[in-house]
Amino acid sequence: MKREIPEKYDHASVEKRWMETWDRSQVYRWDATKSRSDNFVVDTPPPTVSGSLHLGHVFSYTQTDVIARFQRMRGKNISYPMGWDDNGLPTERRVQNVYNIRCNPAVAYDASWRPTKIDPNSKEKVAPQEVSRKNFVEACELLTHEDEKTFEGLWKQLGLSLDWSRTYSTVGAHCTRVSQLSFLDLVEKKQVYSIEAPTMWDVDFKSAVAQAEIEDREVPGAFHDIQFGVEGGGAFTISTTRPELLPACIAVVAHPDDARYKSLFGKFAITPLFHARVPILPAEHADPEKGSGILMVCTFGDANDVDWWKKSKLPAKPIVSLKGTLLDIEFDEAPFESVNSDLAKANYAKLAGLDIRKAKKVIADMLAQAGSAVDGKAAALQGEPKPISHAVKFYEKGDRPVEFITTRQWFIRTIDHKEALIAQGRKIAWHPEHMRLRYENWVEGLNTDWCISRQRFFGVPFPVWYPINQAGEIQHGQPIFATRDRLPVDPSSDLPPGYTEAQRNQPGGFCGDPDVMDTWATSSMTPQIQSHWVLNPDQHSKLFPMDIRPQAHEIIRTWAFSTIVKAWMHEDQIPWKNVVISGWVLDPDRKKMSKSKGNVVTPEGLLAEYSSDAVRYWAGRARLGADTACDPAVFKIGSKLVVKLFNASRFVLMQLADPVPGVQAIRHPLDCAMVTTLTEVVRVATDAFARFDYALALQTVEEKFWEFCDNYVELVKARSYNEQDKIGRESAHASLYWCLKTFIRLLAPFIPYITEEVWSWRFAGDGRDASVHTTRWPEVSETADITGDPQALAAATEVVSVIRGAKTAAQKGQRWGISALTIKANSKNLEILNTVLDDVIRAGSVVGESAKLVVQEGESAQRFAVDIVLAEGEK
RNA sequence: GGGCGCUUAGCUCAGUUGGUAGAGCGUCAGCCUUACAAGCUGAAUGUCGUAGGUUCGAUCCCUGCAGCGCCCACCA
Repeated sequence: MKREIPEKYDHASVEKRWMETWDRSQVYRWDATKSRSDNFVVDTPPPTVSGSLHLGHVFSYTQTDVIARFQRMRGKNISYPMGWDDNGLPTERRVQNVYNIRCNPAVAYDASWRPTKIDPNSKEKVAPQEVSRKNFVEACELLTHEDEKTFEGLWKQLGLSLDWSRTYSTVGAHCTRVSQLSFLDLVEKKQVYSIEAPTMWDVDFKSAVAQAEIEDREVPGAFHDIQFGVEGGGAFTISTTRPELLPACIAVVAHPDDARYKSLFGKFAITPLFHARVPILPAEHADPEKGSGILMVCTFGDANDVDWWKKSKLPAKPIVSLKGTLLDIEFDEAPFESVNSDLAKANYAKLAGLDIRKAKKVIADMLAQAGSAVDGKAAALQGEPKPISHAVKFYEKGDRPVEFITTRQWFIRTIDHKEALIAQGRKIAWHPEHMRLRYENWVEGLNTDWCISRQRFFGVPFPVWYPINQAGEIQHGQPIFATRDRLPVDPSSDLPPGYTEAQRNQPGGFCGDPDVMDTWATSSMTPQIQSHWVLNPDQHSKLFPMDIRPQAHEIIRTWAFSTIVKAWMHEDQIPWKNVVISGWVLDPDRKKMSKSKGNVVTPEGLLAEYSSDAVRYWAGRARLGADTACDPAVFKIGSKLVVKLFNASRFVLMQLADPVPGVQAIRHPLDCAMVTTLTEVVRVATDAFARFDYALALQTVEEKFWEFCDNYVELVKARSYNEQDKIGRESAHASLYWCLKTFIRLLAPFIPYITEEVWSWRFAGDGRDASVHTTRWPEVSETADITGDPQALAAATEVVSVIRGAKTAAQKGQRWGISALTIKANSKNLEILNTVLDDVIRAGSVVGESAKLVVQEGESAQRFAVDIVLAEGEK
């Protein structure tokens, strides 16, 4: 296809045209018939579909695309599908707000129900409508599909070379099936188990959460010094930030070597207010330096309490409900029995049902007023609470600290496998390399197995039912697993074999597992989702293990980790050969851009203003793993490069003869020098790309391109026009053509629109060569027969530069004539210069009848000593 | 508290085996030169975070320190 060359570059219309063309021609489609060695497989990150894509997405997806485009031009068959993460809590929350609905699994499915959006500006508060799980999931799918269309539009505009025919969504049947297959496989391999145990719990979302989703936040707190009595006489003071857990106290511990408390070990303490009799015991985790050195163990204040409780065999005293309020307690019965149950009851009556935050204040007041258990006189609370700031565990999306609450959850075994998982990580190449340490750091620090169940609705259900005995008790110990051929199943609407719907939730019947899987339980399977795994073993073998996993560094502990776990457990494999880690996008104040900080720049505006190519240029300049500021100056540089490429191409192509001579016509020493120089750039860029160092490739190519425009093109211009010098002209044309063609190919991964546009003017051919994006990446061998001396180009540039400087110093234009030029240099340099002198004198405007040119041998400080006499009068 | 990364011109960043510091932007001066004024030419600008060490020689290698950022842990 040869196109007319327009005068001005209008990025908006050109980008739109190519976007549509690529869409139609399916130039980025993966060919399923090719073998593994022909494939290059990208484990594309599925972005969360809840709101909008931001500049950070544009940044990292472009970097991946640049790599994919390079590999495609190298002849690889690229498997690069898009996935949408439209499953999980963020979507659930958004759907609740947009449609004002809540999921209630007890509600029956209504096939005729359709969600309607509420007016976001309406101030009226309407109670949310309760809908069945199936209706709720339908609403989620409806809303996410709208967003996915918008996202797809942006990605296409950005020029991501994705194969849109293989898009997946994590809530879809395929991902559900793969997630459930994974679960069943791990059940079989005994790597998954369910247990009722204290687990980190978010009281607002009312769900268990995993260690990977926990973050520490520095929050204000206060030490409350509380006096406990000792049975048989005596007292001591503990320090706690959680006085509201006093009723849950099961023991008091101090360090085994702590002389202050050694004599108390074996005795019993009496708690204030509730008068529980609790043992005083030694415990290694008690730090004598901290607080008073003696502390209460509650069920459960923190992870230490959980650990110690497990070892102690003491009965737990749970007092916090799933929604974060204090439970009702019977002080007459174990495990809460009290030596003064009437008083305990009276005191607790003021606390029962309160939110834990409220309870903290109330109990502090009570302690301040109540006598200590020692003599009933001194206040149990010693002095005022002392404000401190301390780190507390939060669910990353939560607003209140997590509680340790005993619930039944599914876990995948990880802490037994630390060594193996670190070994797997070492089989993978990390880019940049030091990111592997983050992974190892995380694995080494694991302290609980991976909790994969969530008490939510919108997600992949567990393919599990439980029998209910005649007494109405759920038999968690006898789970009924779905068979693989039935997947995907939803136990809340599908039946276990041998049961009828009438038996659901009935004594003697069954119930479905009510929970859904953690979002990472699905995301950890993205390689298998793309390859179809056991569902299509042939395809799986062509795609797995994959070539690259692009991702951000903050999800190494979640996404990278969980994917490595699954690949190892399922197939004793690494999921991919390379992990490429992108950095963050920072605002000009060097803060991470994020929605919660309100400093997000929308990509749409930038693409419209600067062009997709310019924004991609900005992303392509940043090295892997490096955080990068959103800097309009860099977008402008990208725009300039695009416009320069447009103009230079237009100039070169419009003057060339048709047909253009082949590379064998390149003979002039200046042309040979340029070609040799550029061939070296090809070598450097190709090596850099092979190491995923696309930024170095771009820098090298870009630098040489500007030199090409500013120096080489100017030098060769006159000869290229000169019809008298047939051989020189042919050489110039062949060289200009090959150089331009090479620059376009080298830049194509970064700025796909302008390069495709220019390609279409003159270079496009048939088949693979129809698009620059499928044509062959430049090879060093293309110009193997040409050996130029790069010094010839350097010498010519140097002399011309001196001439330019003289004209500028004289405040004359570059066309100003020169009446005399004397160049002095040693014999070696003169020899080099003489080979290209014809181009130099024309480029320097050393022309006309009166011009005197003297080139002589001699020594001087510079390589070339140049004396210039400018012409007088009007040019 | 443990780990990792960064610190180079006013700004954003290169600097590949150690050999007298680079680019772009910005600044200043000039130029409408038949591809490009969204352009071109030229100029100025750095004790390469800090203190030591190794070396003939250190921005580069080693050690300590400081600042910034991140990851992990601590949670009485």
